Amino acid sequence: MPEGHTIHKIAKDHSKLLVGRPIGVSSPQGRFAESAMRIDGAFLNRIEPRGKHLFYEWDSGEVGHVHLGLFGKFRVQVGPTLNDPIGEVRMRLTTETETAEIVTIDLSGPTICSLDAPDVRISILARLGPDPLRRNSKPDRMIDKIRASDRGIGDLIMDQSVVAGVGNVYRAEALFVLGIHPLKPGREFEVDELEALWETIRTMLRRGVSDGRIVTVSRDEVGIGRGRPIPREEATYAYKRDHCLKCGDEIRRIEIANRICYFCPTHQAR
DNA sequence: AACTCATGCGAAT
DNA sequence: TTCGCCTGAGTTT
Repeated sequence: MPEGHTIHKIAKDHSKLLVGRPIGVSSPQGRFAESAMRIDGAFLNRIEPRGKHLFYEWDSGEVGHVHLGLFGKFRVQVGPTLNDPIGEVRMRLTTETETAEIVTIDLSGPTICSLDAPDVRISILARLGPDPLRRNSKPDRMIDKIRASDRGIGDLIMDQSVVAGVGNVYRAEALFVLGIHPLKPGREFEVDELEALWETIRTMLRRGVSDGRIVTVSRDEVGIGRGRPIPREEATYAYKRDHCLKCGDEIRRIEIANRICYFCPTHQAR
C-alpha cells in the first residue's frame, strides 16, 4: 500500500478521528508495549505526514514515529463495540467520539513504530528531500541534487533524500508519462524537464490521496468513462504490466535501487 | 501446507 | 551488492 499518498491520506483520516482527544494506546502483540504505557491516555495534538513517515505529536512532549515499510497496514474500525485485534497488532489506538462510538486503529507490520524525544523527528526531517504533497514545498533541492549526480533518474527519485514519498509505482509511472528512460543520468537533465517531473509526481500523488489508491492513467486514454471504476490491471501504464497500456510494446524490467523498474522501450527510449 | 510476492529501507558484506 | 526485517494475500503443491 504505502507510497507518500498513503501516508498523507492516513494522516488526514486518522487526525479527524483522534486529534484533540485522550487516546488509549496499547500493543496487543507486545513489541510496542513499553512505549505504549508511557502515553496511554495522553492527548494527541497532531499527526504529521512527511514523505513516507508519520509523526504523532503527543501532549506529553514525546513524538511517535511510524514507517510502514513494505508490509505495514492500518485497520480502522468505528462502531459500538471494541473488537479483538486481528493478526499481529503492534500498536492499537482507541478513543470515543461525541456520539459514543468506539474508534479503534490497529497498526500491523510496520518497519518502524517508536516513541522518541522530539529531536529524533528533527534529524529524520533533515535527511528527507522535499515532499511534493506538502503545501508550499519547492523542487529546488530535488533539482539540484539530480543535476549534480551521475546516478540514473530511476535510482534518484526513489531516494528519499532527493524527493520524499515516491516509491516503485510512482517512479515507473512518472517516468513513463514524461517519456524518460529510467537509466538517464541526473547530470543530463535540464531544469525545466525536472520541473515537469516534479509537477507530474505531485499531481500523481495528489490523485492517489483523493482516490485512496494509485491510478495514473487518464480515463480518456483507457476509454473508461466516469462512474465506472478503473480495474487494478488498467490503473498503470507500465508498472507491473507485460505490455504497455498505450502502445502494446513489451514492458522491460530492470532492477534499480533494489526494486524492479518497469518501462516501455517505445515511450521511454534511451 | 508450502511457497511467492508486495507500493521499503538500513545494515552487513 | 546482498541480506534481513516486518506481515498477509494469493497461488501452487
